[in-house]
Amino acid sequence: MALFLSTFVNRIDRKGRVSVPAPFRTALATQTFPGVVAFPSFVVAAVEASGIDRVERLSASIDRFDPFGDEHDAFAISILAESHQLSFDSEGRIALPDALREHAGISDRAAFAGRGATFQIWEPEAFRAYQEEARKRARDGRASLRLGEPAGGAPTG
Amino acid sequence: MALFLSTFVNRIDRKGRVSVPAPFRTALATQTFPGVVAFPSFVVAAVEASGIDRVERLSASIDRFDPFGDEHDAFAISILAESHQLSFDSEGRIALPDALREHAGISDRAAFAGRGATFQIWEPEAFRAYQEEARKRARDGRASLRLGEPAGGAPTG
DNA sequence: TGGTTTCCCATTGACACCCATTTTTTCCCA
DNA sequence: TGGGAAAAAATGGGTGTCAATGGGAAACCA
Repeated sequence: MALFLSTFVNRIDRKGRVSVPAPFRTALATQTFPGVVAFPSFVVAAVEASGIDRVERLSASIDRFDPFGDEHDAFAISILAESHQLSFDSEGRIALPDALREHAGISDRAAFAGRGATFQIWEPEAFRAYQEEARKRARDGRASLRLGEPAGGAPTG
Repeated sequence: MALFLSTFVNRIDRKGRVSVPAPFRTALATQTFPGVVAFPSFVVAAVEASGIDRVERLSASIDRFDPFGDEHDAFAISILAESHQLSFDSEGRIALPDALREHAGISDRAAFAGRGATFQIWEPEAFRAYQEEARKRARDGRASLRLGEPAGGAPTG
């Protein structure tokens, strides 16, 4: 499976277009839809993105389970209705809709942050702050994990 | 599989016509009936819509399951009897019948909200409120949803 | 025959496509 | 190992096309 790794910051032009990093485009090359699917994260001020295959699996699992119940209604509305299909132009750019830009506070630069099977799009400064915070939490979490395991070896990560 | 994704708000003219969003028309292009099938949701103040193929499958599955039982009756009345076949005009518009507009409280603008295999038609403000509520529920219950494939994991949103 | 629906055409604005330029990376060789 | 050519990626902008919208006229129905 193709992975989204590393972080790239690209410029947004006055038409709202931004280049998807070339390594990410390569990772998306096998998808049935030439572009990305993006929706506002409902946890952080960022845009969640992936190829369309992942969204198809999500849709299928909602549909299969309970097509008319409300068990998965929240997800259907929050993900499918808020997803945007952003197709590549001939240069590998996408146009970020206003709704997504506003949610992430993005103006003229966008940070593409790899998360393995998916990636996120951030306002660069906000991402820096978030990353620093995550690093702190990871450090604290590791310390407490060590304390909780006096006899065993410490995690190698 | 063609998916209904994203939300589009279109204007209803004084003849009662409204454009079906072009991406939705594309998703419907393979259907045997050039238009949409719509019925009032029995859960929310919105119109449920899809291509006719899905209604045919629904009808077949009801028929197979319990052709003369009460449950069959409830579904048949709620869905099949209240369904409208709305065909496209040459510009890709449909006319929303009064019964459907009243059920959804729609006057001069309609929000088409993608739900994967189906979509809904809402009064835009009502949809906004509903969406906000769904977002909260999704945020709280995000761990309960899994993709169809074990390797996929939960959405990271 | 009044009211409604269907077909056709015009207008507007957004966006997809195309091409040019700049910047970055890669690679080769002195 | 530094410089520079070549390739790739990113960026900027013009323009043709298509989607959305509105309205007139013909066709249809009650």
